[in-house]
Amino acid sequence: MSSIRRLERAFFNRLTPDVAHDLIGMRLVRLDNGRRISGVIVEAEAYRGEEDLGCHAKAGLTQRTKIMYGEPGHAYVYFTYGMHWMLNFVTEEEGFPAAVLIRALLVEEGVDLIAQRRNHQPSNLWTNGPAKLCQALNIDGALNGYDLCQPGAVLFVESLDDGNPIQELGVTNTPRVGLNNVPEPWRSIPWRFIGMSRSL
DNA sequence: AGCACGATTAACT
DNA sequence: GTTAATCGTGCTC
Repeated sequence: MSSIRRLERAFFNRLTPDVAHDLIGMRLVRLDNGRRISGVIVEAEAYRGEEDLGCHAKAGLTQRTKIMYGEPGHAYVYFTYGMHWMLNFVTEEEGFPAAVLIRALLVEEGVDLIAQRRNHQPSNLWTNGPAKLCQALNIDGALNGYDLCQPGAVLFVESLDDGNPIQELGVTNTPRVGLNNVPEPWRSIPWRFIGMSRSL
């Protein structure tokens, strides 16, 4: 019988593709007015360094990218397409810009709140995209820079106490999504990780 | 100061 | 399959 614990900063202070891979099957938890909204992470992408031309850090240290240069284990939440928020976790040692984009969840807790926030769409469309899961979990720019590893955090990731994922999933990887104007090799580098149910 | 575009989504034909 | 929505960011002038 194992118990649940929150991921510590050391988990995030590692090579970014490894962190993205290992986040598959972990549970993302949002405390919204004391209520848990959560889901198992089933898709994530790695963005790593100023050399990665798919990564925002290609622009260097700016007002927007400074969070990625900071301490690992913080949230990097950015706004795009004039309407969407995206959730990332900062990775690797402080000073090196990198993050993992959370792209999809399997909803576990807070179904009623999510249905409401997602405008009562079909449940399979609730959190199957990076902007959708931010809407579902009430995540926006107010959480940019937020420390997921602080005591009493309202946003964090859970694992089993042995460090294993909450849900064991087979993990496949592919090129990242939405980088059609990004030069090779960055457009095709297989840094998108997808969890697949073993029992089909 | 102006501009092109974006780690997307929902609603179309 | 296509496209509008909508605005912050970074780049150029």
